[in-house]
Amino acid sequence: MIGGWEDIRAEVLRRISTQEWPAGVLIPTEEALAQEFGCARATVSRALRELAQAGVVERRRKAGTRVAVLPVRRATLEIPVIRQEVQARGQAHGFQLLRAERLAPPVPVASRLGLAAQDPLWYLETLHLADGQPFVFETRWLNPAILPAVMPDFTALSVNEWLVKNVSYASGDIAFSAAGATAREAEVLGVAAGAALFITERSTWRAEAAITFVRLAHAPGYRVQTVV
Amino acid sequence: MIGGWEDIRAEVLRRISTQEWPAGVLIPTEEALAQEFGCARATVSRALRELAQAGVVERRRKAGTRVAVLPVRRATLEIPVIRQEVQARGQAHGFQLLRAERLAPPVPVASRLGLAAQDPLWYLETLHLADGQPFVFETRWLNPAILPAVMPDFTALSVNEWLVKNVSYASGDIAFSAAGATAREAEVLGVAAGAALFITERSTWRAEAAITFVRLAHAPGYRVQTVV
DNA sequence: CTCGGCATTATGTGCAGACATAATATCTTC
DNA sequence: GAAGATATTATGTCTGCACATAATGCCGAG
Repeated sequence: MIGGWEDIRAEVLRRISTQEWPAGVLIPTEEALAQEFGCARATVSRALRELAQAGVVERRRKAGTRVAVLPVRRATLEIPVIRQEVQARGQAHGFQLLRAERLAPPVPVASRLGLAAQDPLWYLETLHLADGQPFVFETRWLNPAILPAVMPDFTALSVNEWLVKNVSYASGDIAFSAAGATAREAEVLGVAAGAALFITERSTWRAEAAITFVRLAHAPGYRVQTVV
Repeated sequence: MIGGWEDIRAEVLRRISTQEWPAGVLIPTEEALAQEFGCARATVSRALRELAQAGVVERRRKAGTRVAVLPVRRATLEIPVIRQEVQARGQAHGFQLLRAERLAPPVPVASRLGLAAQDPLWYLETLHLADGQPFVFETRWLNPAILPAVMPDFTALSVNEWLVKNVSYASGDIAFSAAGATAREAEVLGVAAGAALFITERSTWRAEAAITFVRLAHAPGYRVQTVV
């Protein structure tokens, strides 16, 4: 059967991709489309809202809906927990806590978390393994204020997973980049110094309070992939 | 004022992040929540649908809504056109078409596009500049079947932009990785061979027909960033 | 006890109507 | 003609109702 909001979304997308409605032009109002398709305005609204979320059209009150001039495609990436990512490849996950100490953070880290550089934070180095091979080297700065009185045993449960279980659904930002392996990264991952590594950096807050900053140096060959 | 779907979403998120509703448990039905918040079921439904899209809860008919056990965060990346990306930094965009010829694609490219390796494709090399400095080196394989009889003038309009204007809103996939600069990439970008480069690879289809495969080698320092 | 069909139930979608909101367009005044 | 007040209008949201859909879990036949 036809007429659902998904069909309407598909039809509108078709008219846009065939240039029937070229980039930049106003498309008919919800009411006009509802009449054309013989459905309620809410149904058209739902379809157009989804297209707006995908970046295909831009909507503004009173101004109407227009085809996006610059098709800024939005891709959604899934950011899984490392253990899960390893297991999804059919490999066994393991990890070693290489270092855990209190240190004053370097200035870039402190500023990114919005903390004074003198405040000592927990500094943790963890190496994650896939089938015993180095998979990703995690260096993490952790705000001690968010930890309970007794420090959890991070040799048994990875910091990552402790965090998602205990301070989950915080907000933050992620950045991806490439960098040559530092001496330490080369040593731990077993690659040559300067080898191209995929780097994920993530900082996390909860209600204005900084929680953690983590840098993941992935072993060579790592890719992050998604469909558009 | 309170009571909108965004407030309900926030309240549900609060109950989840404070473990009032721990991971894995069923939360009350839409109807129950609607009664509690004194609103219509559709309003609760809207809030929960958004949370499901964000990966915070999982919903199944009849089974109900439960807090996601493994918080697979979803981050949305914006994939702009290169010119726009350069201009957003306040820099001037320019580009040079370095090569344009018909070649049989190497096997990995052909297989990724689902074409026979013998079919010659267009092979295009473009260097994008930001304020005259190398910004990204684009190597592209283009299916000639989708081009018009007369080849567009890609020295005036970048291939990228010709594509988004003419075969926009196709589907495809994107992958990010890191790799050492090849000899050619090092030469064109003006970096040392083996320098760590951020690589974006993208293949595009339209209705089962392969359109293009493009590899972007970004100049050092490039980051892709988003909020969660 | 096991297997298969059926009733139950929470979500998914749709409709018609209403009011809120924001931005544009128009009108008024100087 | 320019600046500010006002009317208009398309989208944003909500309500209350209805039916569709897909699992679940119960129940009965074997």
